[in-house]
Amino acid sequence: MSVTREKIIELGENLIRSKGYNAFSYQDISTELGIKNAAVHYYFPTKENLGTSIVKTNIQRFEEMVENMHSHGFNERQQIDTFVKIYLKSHREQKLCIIGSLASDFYTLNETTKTELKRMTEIILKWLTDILVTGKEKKLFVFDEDPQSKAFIILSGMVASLQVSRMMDKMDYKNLCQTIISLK
Amino acid sequence: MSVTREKIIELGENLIRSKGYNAFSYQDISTELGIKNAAVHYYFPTKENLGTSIVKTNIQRFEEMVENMHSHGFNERQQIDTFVKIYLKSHREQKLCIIGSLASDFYTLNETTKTELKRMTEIILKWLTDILVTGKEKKLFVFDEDPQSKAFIILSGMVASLQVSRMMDKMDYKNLCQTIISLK
DNA sequence: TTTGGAACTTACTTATTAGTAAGTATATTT
DNA sequence: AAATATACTTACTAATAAGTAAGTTCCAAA
Repeated sequence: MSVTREKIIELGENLIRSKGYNAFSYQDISTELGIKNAAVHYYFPTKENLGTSIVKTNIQRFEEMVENMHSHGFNERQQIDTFVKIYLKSHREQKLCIIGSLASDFYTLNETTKTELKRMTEIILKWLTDILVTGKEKKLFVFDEDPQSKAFIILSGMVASLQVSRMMDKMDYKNLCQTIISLK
Repeated sequence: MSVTREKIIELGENLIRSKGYNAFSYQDISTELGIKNAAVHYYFPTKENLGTSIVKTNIQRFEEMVENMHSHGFNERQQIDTFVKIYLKSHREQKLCIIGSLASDFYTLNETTKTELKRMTEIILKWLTDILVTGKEKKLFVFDEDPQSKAFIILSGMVASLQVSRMMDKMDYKNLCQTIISLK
Protein backbone atom coordinates (compact mmCIF):
# COMPACT_ATOMS: atom_id res chain seq x y z
CA MET A 1 0.00 0.00 0.00
CA SER A 2 1.07 3.53 -0.80
CA VAL A 3 2.64 5.71 1.90
CA THR A 4 0.79 8.79 0.61
CA ARG A 5 -2.48 6.91 0.72
CA GLU A 6 -1.87 6.00 4.33
CA LYS A 7 -0.88 9.55 5.21
CA ILE A 8 -4.08 10.86 3.64
CA ILE A 9 -6.19 8.48 5.71
CA GLU A 10 -4.32 9.39 8.89
CA LEU A 11 -4.57 13.13 8.26
CA GLY A 12 -8.20 12.83 7.22
CA GLU A 13 -9.02 11.02 10.43
CA ASN A 14 -7.27 13.66 12.51
CA LEU A 15 -9.10 16.42 10.66
CA ILE A 16 -12.49 14.78 11.18
CA ARG A 17 -11.74 14.25 14.84
CA SER A 18 -10.60 17.81 15.45
CA LYS A 19 -12.62 19.98 13.04
CA GLY A 20 -15.45 17.70 11.97
CA TYR A 21 -16.31 16.01 8.67
CA ASN A 22 -17.93 18.97 6.95
CA ALA A 23 -15.25 21.42 8.03
CA PHE A 24 -12.27 19.73 6.43
CA SER A 25 -11.37 19.87 2.76
CA TYR A 26 -9.09 18.07 0.34
CA GLN A 27 -7.05 21.29 0.34
CA ASP A 28 -6.36 20.86 4.08
CA ILE A 29 -4.87 17.47 3.31
CA SER A 30 -2.95 18.37 0.16
CA THR A 31 -1.40 21.49 1.74
CA GLU A 32 -0.27 19.55 4.81
CA LEU A 33 1.24 16.76 2.70
CA GLY A 34 2.82 19.17 0.20
CA ILE A 35 0.97 17.67 -2.73
CA LYS A 36 -1.79 18.97 -4.99
CA ASN A 37 -5.50 18.71 -4.45
CA ALA A 38 -5.83 16.38 -7.44
CA ALA A 39 -3.34 13.96 -5.90
CA VAL A 40 -5.76 13.34 -3.06
CA HIS A 41 -8.50 12.69 -5.62
CA TYR A 42 -6.15 10.22 -7.30
CA TYR A 43 -6.27 8.02 -4.20
CA PHE A 44 -9.80 8.86 -3.11
CA PRO A 45 -11.92 10.06 -6.05
CA THR A 46 -14.63 11.41 -3.76
CA LYS A 47 -14.83 12.56 -0.15
CA GLU A 48 -17.25 9.68 0.31
CA ASN A 49 -14.46 7.22 -0.62
CA LEU A 50 -12.12 8.84 1.87
CA GLY A 51 -14.71 8.94 4.65
CA THR A 52 -15.54 5.28 4.18
CA SER A 53 -11.87 4.29 4.09
CA ILE A 54 -11.20 6.21 7.30
CA VAL A 55 -14.00 4.41 9.13
CA LYS A 56 -12.91 1.04 7.68
CA THR A 57 -9.35 1.69 8.87
CA ASN A 58 -10.69 2.43 12.33
CA ILE A 59 -12.60 -0.85 12.37
CA GLN A 60 -9.48 -2.71 11.28
CA ARG A 61 -7.38 -1.00 13.94
CA PHE A 62 -9.91 -1.90 16.61
CA GLU A 63 -10.00 -5.52 15.50
CA GLU A 64 -6.21 -5.69 15.50
CA MET A 65 -6.18 -4.28 19.02
CA VAL A 66 -8.62 -6.95 20.18
CA GLU A 67 -6.60 -9.74 18.54
CA ASN A 68 -3.45 -8.33 20.06
CA MET A 69 -4.99 -8.30 23.54
CA HIS A 70 -6.11 -11.91 23.12
CA SER A 71 -2.69 -13.06 21.99
CA HIS A 72 -1.19 -11.35 25.03
CA GLY A 73 -3.66 -13.10 27.30
CA PHE A 74 -5.20 -9.90 28.66
CA ASN A 75 -8.00 -10.48 31.13
CA GLU A 76 -11.30 -8.58 30.92
CA ARG A 77 -10.20 -5.82 33.30
CA GLN A 78 -7.00 -5.25 31.32
CA GLN A 79 -8.96 -5.21 28.08
CA ILE A 80 -11.39 -2.57 29.33
CA ASP A 81 -8.46 -0.51 30.61
CA THR A 82 -6.79 -0.69 27.21
CA PHE A 83 -10.03 0.42 25.60
CA VAL A 84 -10.28 3.37 27.99
CA LYS A 85 -6.68 4.33 27.14
CA ILE A 86 -7.78 5.11 23.57
CA TYR A 87 -10.05 7.78 24.98
CA LEU A 88 -7.44 9.11 27.39
CA LYS A 89 -5.14 9.62 24.41
CA SER A 90 -7.91 11.32 22.42
CA HIS A 91 -8.56 13.62 25.35
CA ARG A 92 -4.89 14.57 25.61
CA GLU A 93 -4.85 15.32 21.87
CA GLN A 94 -8.07 17.34 22.17
CA LYS A 95 -9.73 15.11 19.61
CA LEU A 96 -13.05 13.31 19.58
CA CYS A 97 -13.46 9.68 18.56
CA ILE A 98 -14.67 8.83 15.07
CA ILE A 99 -18.13 7.85 16.29
CA GLY A 100 -18.67 11.10 18.18
CA SER A 101 -17.27 13.20 15.35
CA LEU A 102 -19.40 11.64 12.65
CA ALA A 103 -22.58 11.36 14.71
CA SER A 104 -23.38 15.06 14.36
CA ASP A 105 -22.84 14.95 10.60
CA PHE A 106 -24.53 11.57 10.27
CA TYR A 107 -27.38 12.68 8.01
CA THR A 108 -24.98 14.45 5.63
CA LEU A 109 -22.93 11.28 5.12
CA ASN A 110 -23.39 8.96 2.17
CA GLU A 111 -24.85 5.49 2.61
CA THR A 112 -21.59 3.54 2.55
CA THR A 113 -19.96 5.69 5.24
CA LYS A 114 -23.11 5.50 7.36
CA THR A 115 -23.14 1.72 6.99
CA GLU A 116 -19.49 1.39 8.02
CA LEU A 117 -20.01 3.71 10.96
CA LYS A 118 -22.96 1.65 12.13
CA ARG A 119 -20.90 -1.48 11.68
CA MET A 120 -18.08 -0.01 13.76
CA THR A 121 -20.48 0.90 16.57
CA GLU A 122 -22.00 -2.59 16.49
CA ILE A 123 -18.56 -4.23 16.62
CA ILE A 124 -17.46 -2.15 19.61
CA LEU A 125 -20.74 -2.68 21.46
CA LYS A 126 -20.64 -6.41 20.83
CA TRP A 127 -17.04 -6.61 22.04
CA LEU A 128 -17.84 -4.55 25.14
CA THR A 129 -20.91 -6.65 25.93
CA ASP A 130 -18.95 -9.90 25.63
CA ILE A 131 -16.16 -8.56 27.83
CA LEU A 132 -18.69 -7.47 30.44
CA VAL A 133 -20.46 -10.84 30.45
CA THR A 134 -17.24 -12.83 30.77
CA GLY A 135 -15.76 -10.39 33.27
CA LYS A 136 -18.86 -10.62 35.43
CA GLU A 137 -18.77 -14.42 35.32
CA LYS A 138 -15.12 -14.31 36.42
CA LYS A 139 -16.13 -11.87 39.18
CA LEU A 140 -13.76 -9.25 37.79
CA PHE A 141 -16.67 -6.82 37.41
CA VAL A 142 -19.69 -6.11 39.57
CA PHE A 143 -22.77 -4.52 38.05
CA ASP A 144 -26.53 -4.87 38.19
CA GLU A 145 -28.02 -3.81 34.86
CA ASP A 146 -27.93 -5.96 31.76
CA PRO A 147 -24.57 -6.14 29.93
CA GLN A 148 -25.91 -4.62 26.71
CA SER A 149 -27.15 -1.50 28.50
CA LYS A 150 -23.92 -1.24 30.41
CA ALA A 151 -21.90 -1.58 27.20
CA PHE A 152 -23.98 1.18 25.65
CA ILE A 153 -23.51 3.39 28.71
CA ILE A 154 -19.75 2.89 28.76
CA LEU A 155 -19.43 3.70 25.05
CA SER A 156 -21.76 6.71 25.36
CA GLY A 157 -19.86 7.87 28.39
CA MET A 158 -16.54 7.73 26.56
CA VAL A 159 -17.88 9.36 23.40
CA ALA A 160 -19.60 12.24 25.17
CA SER A 161 -17.07 12.86 27.89
CA LEU A 162 -14.60 13.82 25.15
CA GLN A 163 -17.17 16.25 23.81
CA VAL A 164 -18.41 17.75 27.06
CA SER A 165 -14.83 18.11 28.30
CA ARG A 166 -14.23 20.50 25.37
CA MET A 167 -16.59 22.88 27.14
CA MET A 168 -14.67 22.71 30.40
CA ASP A 169 -11.31 24.22 31.18
CA LYS A 170 -9.93 21.86 33.74
CA MET A 171 -11.11 18.42 34.57
CA ASP A 172 -9.86 15.11 35.91
CA TYR A 173 -10.66 13.14 32.77
CA LYS A 174 -8.87 9.96 33.83
CA ASN A 175 -10.79 9.83 37.08
CA LEU A 176 -14.04 10.43 35.20
CA CYS A 177 -13.35 7.46 32.91
CA GLN A 178 -12.73 5.27 35.93
CA THR A 179 -16.05 6.39 37.39
CA ILE A 180 -17.87 5.64 34.13
CA ILE A 181 -16.57 2.11 33.81
CA SER A 182 -17.22 1.29 37.45
CA LEU A 183 -20.82 2.53 37.56
CA LYS A 184 -23.31 0.00 38.81
CA MET B 1 -39.23 40.92 18.45
CA SER B 2 -39.64 39.97 14.82
CA VAL B 3 -41.44 36.78 13.84
CA THR B 4 -38.99 36.15 10.99
CA ARG B 5 -36.06 36.56 13.36
CA GLU B 6 -37.54 33.96 15.69
CA LYS B 7 -38.26 31.61 12.80
CA ILE B 8 -34.65 31.92 11.63
CA ILE B 9 -33.35 31.03 15.08
CA GLU B 10 -35.72 28.07 15.36
CA LEU B 11 -34.88 26.77 11.90
CA GLY B 12 -31.17 27.35 12.45
CA GLU B 13 -31.30 25.37 15.66
CA ASN B 14 -33.10 22.50 13.97
CA LEU B 15 -30.58 22.49 11.12
CA ILE B 16 -27.63 22.44 13.51
CA ARG B 17 -29.18 19.64 15.49
CA SER B 18 -29.99 17.51 12.46
CA LYS B 19 -27.23 18.27 9.91
CA GLY B 20 -24.55 19.96 11.98
CA TYR B 21 -23.23 23.53 12.10
CA ASN B 22 -20.92 23.35 9.09
CA ALA B 23 -23.43 21.55 6.91
CA PHE B 24 -26.21 24.12 6.99
CA SER B 25 -26.27 27.34 4.98
CA TYR B 26 -28.21 30.60 4.94
CA GLN B 27 -29.76 29.26 1.74
CA ASP B 28 -31.28 26.35 3.67
CA ILE B 29 -32.98 28.85 5.94
CA SER B 30 -34.07 31.36 3.30
CA THR B 31 -35.51 28.68 1.01
CA GLU B 32 -37.49 27.11 3.85
CA LEU B 33 -38.86 30.50 4.98
CA GLY B 34 -39.57 31.66 1.40
CA ILE B 35 -37.32 34.69 1.74
CA LYS B 36 -34.03 35.66 0.17
CA ASN B 37 -30.56 34.83 1.42
CA ALA B 38 -29.89 38.53 2.13
CA ALA B 39 -32.93 38.71 4.41
CA VAL B 40 -31.28 36.25 6.75
CA HIS B 41 -28.16 38.43 6.72
CA TYR B 42 -30.39 41.40 7.58
CA TYR B 43 -31.20 39.79 10.94
CA PHE B 44 -27.91 37.99 11.45
CA PRO B 45 -25.08 39.68 9.52
CA THR B 46 -22.79 36.69 9.98
CA LYS B 47 -23.21 33.00 10.70
CA GLU B 48 -21.32 33.71 13.92
CA ASN B 49 -24.13 36.06 15.01
CA LEU B 50 -26.73 33.43 14.26
CA GLY B 51 -24.81 30.66 16.01
CA THR B 52 -24.36 32.76 19.13
CA SER B 53 -28.04 33.77 19.15
CA ILE B 54 -29.11 30.15 18.84
CA VAL B 55 -27.02 29.12 21.84
CA LYS B 56 -28.19 32.15 23.84
CA THR B 57 -31.81 31.27 23.06
CA ASN B 58 -31.16 27.74 24.31
CA ILE B 59 -29.72 29.07 27.57
CA GLN B 60 -32.76 31.32 27.99
CA ARG B 61 -35.14 28.45 27.31
CA PHE B 62 -33.37 26.27 29.85
CA GLU B 63 -33.50 29.00 32.49
CA GLU B 64 -37.18 29.55 31.82
CA MET B 65 -37.80 25.83 32.21
CA VAL B 66 -36.01 25.83 35.57
CA GLU B 67 -37.97 28.88 36.80
CA ASN B 68 -41.15 27.25 35.61
CA MET B 69 -40.40 24.06 37.52
CA HIS B 70 -39.67 26.03 40.68
CA SER B 71 -42.89 28.02 40.44
CA HIS B 72 -44.79 24.76 40.04
CA GLY B 73 -43.09 23.35 43.11
CA PHE B 74 -41.50 20.38 41.30
CA ASN B 75 -39.38 18.19 43.53
CA GLU B 76 -35.90 17.03 42.48
CA ARG B 77 -37.12 13.76 40.98
CA GLN B 78 -39.73 15.58 38.89
CA GLN B 79 -37.14 18.12 37.78
CA ILE B 80 -34.72 15.44 36.59
CA ASP B 81 -37.58 13.69 34.78
CA THR B 82 -38.49 16.93 33.03
CA PHE B 83 -34.86 17.37 32.01
CA VAL B 84 -34.76 13.82 30.61
CA LYS B 85 -37.94 14.54 28.64
CA ILE B 86 -36.03 17.10 26.56
CA TYR B 87 -33.79 14.29 25.37
CA LEU B 88 -36.67 11.87 24.79
CA LYS B 89 -38.20 14.49 22.49
CA SER B 90 -34.88 15.03 20.69
CA HIS B 91 -34.58 11.28 20.18
CA ARG B 92 -38.08 11.06 18.72
CA GLU B 93 -37.23 13.92 16.34
CA GLN B 94 -33.92 12.27 15.40
CA LYS B 95 -32.05 15.36 16.50
CA LEU B 96 -29.05 15.84 18.75
CA CYS B 97 -28.90 18.45 21.49
CA ILE B 98 -27.08 21.74 20.89
CA ILE B 99 -24.11 20.74 23.04
CA GLY B 100 -23.58 17.45 21.23
CA SER B 101 -24.07 19.01 17.82
CA LEU B 102 -21.63 21.85 18.36
CA ALA B 103 -19.02 19.82 20.22
CA SER B 104 -17.70 18.20 17.05
CA ASP B 105 -17.44 21.55 15.29
CA PHE B 106 -16.14 23.29 18.42
CA TYR B 107 -12.78 24.33 17.03
CA THR B 108 -14.36 25.82 13.90
CA LEU B 109 -16.64 28.07 15.97
CA ASN B 110 -15.86 31.70 16.71
CA GLU B 111 -14.97 32.82 20.23
CA THR B 112 -18.38 34.25 21.17
CA THR B 113 -20.25 31.08 20.21
CA LYS B 114 -17.68 28.95 22.03
CA THR B 115 -18.05 31.13 25.12
CA GLU B 116 -21.85 30.86 25.10
CA LEU B 117 -21.68 27.11 24.56
CA LYS B 118 -19.31 26.75 27.51
CA ARG B 119 -21.61 28.94 29.56
CA MET B 120 -24.60 26.78 28.65
CA THR B 121 -22.77 23.61 29.67
CA GLU B 122 -21.72 25.18 32.98
CA ILE B 123 -25.29 26.32 33.71
CA ILE B 124 -26.72 22.85 33.05
CA LEU B 125 -23.99 21.11 35.06
CA LYS B 126 -24.43 23.51 37.98
CA TRP B 127 -28.18 23.01 37.94
CA LEU B 128 -27.83 19.23 37.74
CA THR B 129 -25.29 19.18 40.58
CA ASP B 130 -27.54 21.28 42.83
CA ILE B 131 -30.53 19.07 42.09
CA LEU B 132 -28.50 15.97 42.89
CA VAL B 133 -27.20 17.38 46.17
CA THR B 134 -30.64 18.51 47.36
CA GLY B 135 -32.31 15.35 46.10
CA LYS B 136 -29.79 13.19 47.95
CA GLU B 137 -30.32 15.17 51.16
CA LYS B 138 -34.07 14.64 50.79
CA LYS B 139 -33.39 10.94 50.16
CA LEU B 140 -35.06 11.13 46.76
CA PHE B 141 -31.84 9.90 45.12
CA VAL B 142 -29.29 7.32 46.15
CA PHE B 143 -25.77 7.45 44.72
CA ASP B 144 -22.20 7.04 45.90
CA GLU B 145 -19.90 9.20 43.75
CA ASP B 146 -19.61 12.95 44.16
CA PRO B 147 -22.51 15.00 42.75
CA GLN B 148 -20.35 16.88 40.23
CA SER B 149 -19.12 13.67 38.62
CA LYS B 150 -22.64 12.29 38.61
CA ALA B 151 -23.95 15.47 37.00
CA PHE B 152 -21.27 15.20 34.34
CA ILE B 153 -22.09 11.54 33.74
CA ILE B 154 -25.81 12.22 33.40
CA LEU B 155 -25.22 15.05 30.93
CA SER B 156 -22.65 13.01 28.96
CA GLY B 157 -25.00 10.08 28.96
CA MET B 158 -27.84 12.14 27.52
CA VAL B 159 -25.66 13.90 24.95
CA ALA B 160 -24.01 10.74 23.64
CA SER B 161 -26.96 8.41 23.82
CA LEU B 162 -28.65 10.62 21.21
CA GLN B 163 -25.58 10.25 19.03
CA VAL B 164 -24.88 6.56 19.50
CA SER B 165 -28.57 5.76 19.00
CA ARG B 166 -28.22 7.20 15.46
CA MET B 167 -26.02 4.20 14.71
CA MET B 168 -28.59 1.73 15.97
CA ASP B 169 -31.80 0.73 14.32
CA LYS B 170 -33.98 -0.16 17.23
CA MET B 171 -33.44 0.67 20.85
CA ASP B 172 -35.35 1.29 24.06
CA TYR B 173 -34.18 4.87 24.46
CA LYS B 174 -36.54 5.74 27.30
CA ASN B 175 -35.38 2.76 29.33
CA LEU B 176 -31.75 3.69 28.64
CA CYS B 177 -32.32 7.21 30.00
CA GLN B 178 -33.83 5.74 33.15
CA THR B 179 -30.78 3.52 33.56
CA ILE B 180 -28.42 6.47 33.09
CA ILE B 181 -30.05 8.64 35.71
CA SER B 182 -30.31 5.82 38.23
CA LEU B 183 -26.68 4.66 37.97
CA LYS B 184 -24.87 4.53 41.29
C1' DT C 1 -48.26 64.75 3.53
C1' DT C 2 -43.76 63.90 3.94
C1' DT C 3 -40.15 61.65 6.37
C1' DG C 4 -38.01 57.81 8.41
C1' DG C 5 -37.31 53.37 9.60
C1' DA C 6 -38.27 48.37 9.40
C1' DA C 7 -38.22 44.53 6.49
C1' DC C 8 -37.02 43.07 3.02
C1' DT C 9 -35.19 42.12 -2.57
C1' DT C 10 -31.98 42.54 -6.39
C1' DA C 11 -27.86 41.80 -7.91
C1' DC C 12 -23.70 41.24 -6.99
C1' DT C 13 -18.54 39.69 -5.21
C1' DT C 14 -15.11 36.78 -3.46
C1' DA C 15 -13.65 32.54 -1.64
C1' DT C 16 -13.79 27.87 -1.28
C1' DT C 17 -15.52 23.55 -2.38
C1' DA C 18 -15.53 18.80 -4.68
C1' DG C 19 -14.35 17.00 -8.70
C1' DT C 20 -12.15 16.20 -13.58
C1' DA C 21 -9.52 15.79 -17.97
C1' DA C 22 -5.30 15.78 -19.83
C1' DG C 23 -0.55 15.87 -19.43
C1' DT C 24 4.23 14.52 -17.31
C1' DA C 25 8.00 12.21 -14.93
C1' DT C 26 9.77 8.04 -13.28
C1' DA C 27 10.21 3.42 -12.60
C1' DT C 28 9.01 -1.36 -14.08
C1' DT C 29 7.92 -4.84 -17.10
C1' DT C 30 7.93 -7.01 -21.75
C1' DA D 1 14.04 -0.30 -26.71
C1' DA D 2 9.21 0.13 -26.36
C1' DA D 3 5.14 -0.24 -23.79
C1' DT D 4 2.83 0.12 -19.49
C1' DA D 5 1.63 1.43 -14.95
C1' DT D 6 2.23 4.40 -10.90
C1' DA D 7 2.11 8.69 -8.88
C1' DC D 8 1.45 12.49 -9.43
C1' DT D 9 0.82 18.02 -11.59
C1' DT D 10 -1.42 21.56 -14.36
C1' DA D 11 -5.19 23.76 -15.25
C1' DC D 12 -9.57 23.80 -15.23
C1' DT D 13 -15.09 23.68 -14.08
C1' DA D 14 -19.38 24.06 -11.76
C1' DA D 15 -21.57 24.62 -7.55
C1' DT D 16 -22.16 26.60 -3.37
C1' DA D 17 -20.70 29.32 0.48
C1' DA D 18 -20.79 33.73 3.25
C1' DG D 19 -21.31 38.29 2.85
C1' DT D 20 -22.51 43.18 0.90
C1' DA D 21 -24.17 47.52 -1.32
C1' DA D 22 -27.87 49.66 -3.06
C1' DG D 23 -32.51 49.79 -4.02
C1' DT D 24 -37.69 48.93 -2.96
C1' DT D 25 -42.02 48.44 -0.42
C1' DC D 26 -44.83 49.57 3.19
C1' DC D 27 -46.31 51.31 7.42
C1' DA D 28 -46.35 54.63 11.14
C1' DA D 29 -45.08 58.75 13.31
C1' DA D 30 -44.29 63.84 12.92
